[in-house]
Amino acid sequence: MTTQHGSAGKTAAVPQRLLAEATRLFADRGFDRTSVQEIVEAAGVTKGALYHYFGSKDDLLHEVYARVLRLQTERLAAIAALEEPVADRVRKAAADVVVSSIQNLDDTKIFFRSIHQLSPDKQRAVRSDRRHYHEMFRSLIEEGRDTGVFRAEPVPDLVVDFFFGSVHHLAVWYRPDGPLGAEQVAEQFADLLLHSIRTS
Amino acid sequence: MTTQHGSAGKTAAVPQRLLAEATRLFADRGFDRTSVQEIVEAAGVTKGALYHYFGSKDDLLHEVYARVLRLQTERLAAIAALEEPVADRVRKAAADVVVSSIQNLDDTKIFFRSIHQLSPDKQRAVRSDRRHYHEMFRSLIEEGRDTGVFRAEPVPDLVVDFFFGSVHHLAVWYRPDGPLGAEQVAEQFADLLLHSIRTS
Amino acid sequence: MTTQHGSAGKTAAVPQRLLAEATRLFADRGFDRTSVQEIVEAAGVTKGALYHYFGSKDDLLHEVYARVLRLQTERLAAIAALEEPVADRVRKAAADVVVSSIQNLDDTKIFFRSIHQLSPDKQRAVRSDRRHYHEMFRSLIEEGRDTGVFRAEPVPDLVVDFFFGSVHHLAVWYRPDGPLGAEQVAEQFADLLLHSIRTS
Amino acid sequence: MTTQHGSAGKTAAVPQRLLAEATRLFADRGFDRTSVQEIVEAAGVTKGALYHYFGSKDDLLHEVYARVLRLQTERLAAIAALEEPVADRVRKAAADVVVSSIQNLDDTKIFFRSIHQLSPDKQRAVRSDRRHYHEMFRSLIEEGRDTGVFRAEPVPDLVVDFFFGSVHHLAVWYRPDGPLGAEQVAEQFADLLLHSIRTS
DNA sequence: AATGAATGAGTGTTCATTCAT
DNA sequence: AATGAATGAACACTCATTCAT
Repeated sequence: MTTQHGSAGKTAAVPQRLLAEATRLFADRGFDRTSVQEIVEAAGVTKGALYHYFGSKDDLLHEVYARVLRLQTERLAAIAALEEPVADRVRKAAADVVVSSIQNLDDTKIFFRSIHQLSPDKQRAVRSDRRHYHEMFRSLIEEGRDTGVFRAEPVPDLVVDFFFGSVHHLAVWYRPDGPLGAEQVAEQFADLLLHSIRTS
Repeated sequence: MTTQHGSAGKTAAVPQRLLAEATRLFADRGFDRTSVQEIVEAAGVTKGALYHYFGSKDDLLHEVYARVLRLQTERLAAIAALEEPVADRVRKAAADVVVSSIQNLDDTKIFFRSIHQLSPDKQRAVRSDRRHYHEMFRSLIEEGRDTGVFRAEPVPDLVVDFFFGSVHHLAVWYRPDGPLGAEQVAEQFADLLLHSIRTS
Repeated sequence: MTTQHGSAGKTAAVPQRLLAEATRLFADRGFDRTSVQEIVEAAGVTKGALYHYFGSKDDLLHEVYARVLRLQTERLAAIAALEEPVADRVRKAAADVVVSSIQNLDDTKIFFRSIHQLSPDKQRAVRSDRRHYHEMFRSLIEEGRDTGVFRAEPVPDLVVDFFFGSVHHLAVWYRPDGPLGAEQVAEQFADLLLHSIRTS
Repeated sequence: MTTQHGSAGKTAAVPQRLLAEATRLFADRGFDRTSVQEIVEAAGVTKGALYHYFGSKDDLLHEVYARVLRLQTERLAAIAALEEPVADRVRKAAADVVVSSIQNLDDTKIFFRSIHQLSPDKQRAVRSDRRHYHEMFRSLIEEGRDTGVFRAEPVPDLVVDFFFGSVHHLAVWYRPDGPLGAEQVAEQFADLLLHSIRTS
């Protein structure tokens, strides 16, 4: 239920190891198809240890979400706070979320595939955090629209849903060993977004 | 393939009923969280009946995919064959897939969430069909690029992945009882796509 | 429940075909591991046809036993009735049962492996027939013992059990494509039996 | 491997209890006709406990075979190593396997009736061990033949198959409450074997 | 901090048999 | 004489979780 931060054991601390292996396995075969036994074996501990640190399998998944949401919210907040033209900030935010989605491809896979497997209350918490993130991004679009930089037409909410569909979909098709590096994809996705919304 | 007992309407034939209930339940709670027991209870038959018509639970899911892929491929082929400027055909194709994705929202939900739960060989078959569809769409974009209507930069493959991320994501956020009708979303998604790729 | 003898269809009559395929399959994978579905598919008919001719899967197995017992009993009776020295009749009977067990190796396999899978009443019937056969053979041994040709010691019952264990075991080790033909094995088994019981 | 709770006797450790009950039930009604549920009920535990100790129902059967093969191989090796005339060693070995087959009648029943229900790889392992045992016995017969004590004619392999058919068949007819004790049967079987092969 | 034996409810699947046609 | 849809009970096996130690 709690996560230790003091480094203790020989290699990584037990809860961190469990979380890392769980993330890998959830991305690989999905939450429901990953057994607690597999997680503890991969982490080199026993079930008792897992249940000492985490209240349930569900908790483990929730931790993955919490970590990813925290990270992305922080990055977006930093970019939104820059003193730059709004179009530049939107471009940077869009590119940044693509890069971080690719760098944490396992988390991205889990994100859009496993929300429904969280318990209802945890699901609510995650969706609420996600909505907060969504609103931050929407605010940037609104700012651009209100200052005449972006077109009025597709309402900002729709634009955000449009773009984040593309971002989540990275987990489906992106291959680290493919022809495109994360930065290249990021630049082109940002380019597509900007073209799609800016006043012609 | 089906046995009707003279009466025309009311209760559909057993395999159709099973497939309909399975689709609803898979969309609702996911493939792994839907038990065969729940499906047969919803369809008002017994497990034996299900296994009389379908080889496995997996088969049922595969049928859902086959139906959706057949439908979308037919619609795209019809639009691609129209004698209209390529930009118009792309716009129509984009709008059409949004409309049909919203009209069959259950299938759309299942599509991007449950592929990984298909058996490897069925997964291969579905991905192959999907790739075929993707390539049809890509050909349209290529045609536009080669005729100077669309920009050269984001390669057509990337554009298709970008756009279909948005389409699949509809299943996550679209609400039939929300403010936007299917046609409105379709028009705006097509608009965003066209703006994002046409030569300025 | 009844067996047709009038040749009817194109190839063999349906019940005969069912019985033949069932025998092959029961020998191959055992009674419990052979499904009714497999039998009817092998025979090229449907379940309804099987249940038209046979009351149950059990019935099918019972027919196999009945056929084999009838055959062996007839052959033994014929040999026992010969007007020859008892030692010669025992030798012939022993050799003959070996030959017929090898010629009908599938039945032999089924015989000693699947009795316990018959319903209690059918099992009783088979055991009773088998006992009758055993007693016929035992009578020959007794005649030899009473006329001083065979030793008194191992009681005839034990001798019969000793020898028929060897015969049933043929199904376990005998290979039609092995080095020994049916007649060779028959001769040597008969030889072993005779040596084991005759007065030195 | 087992956890004893201080008290010495009464209830055996869980895996032993499971193995004992499984042996009894497999002998009683056959492997396929014994359900895992029946085994765990007889042992007074739940399915989970069984699968904690054994990988599968198949594993349980394999354990029975492993135990019986180990026991018989050890006994035969001990007898073969005695410094006695070969005829005496063969007689002792034959009598001994009869006694141990009767003393472990359940294992004997399972042995010749359920091999085919083992998974192919386990079956291979058991057959290989069995062949080893067979070859040890055959070596004794060969020694007797080469030293002129036994006849040349039925080749040793055939003699072994002949005799072990009789031994396995004990499971079919022997009754502990019948007129013959294990030692009596053993003596007479050994007597029959010796008479059947020794030089007259 | 951590073990591992054990639970109990649940899973997908099989199958002999029935019966209206 | 034969079909094939449908049943219902059983099957082997899995798994998140608990708890005494």
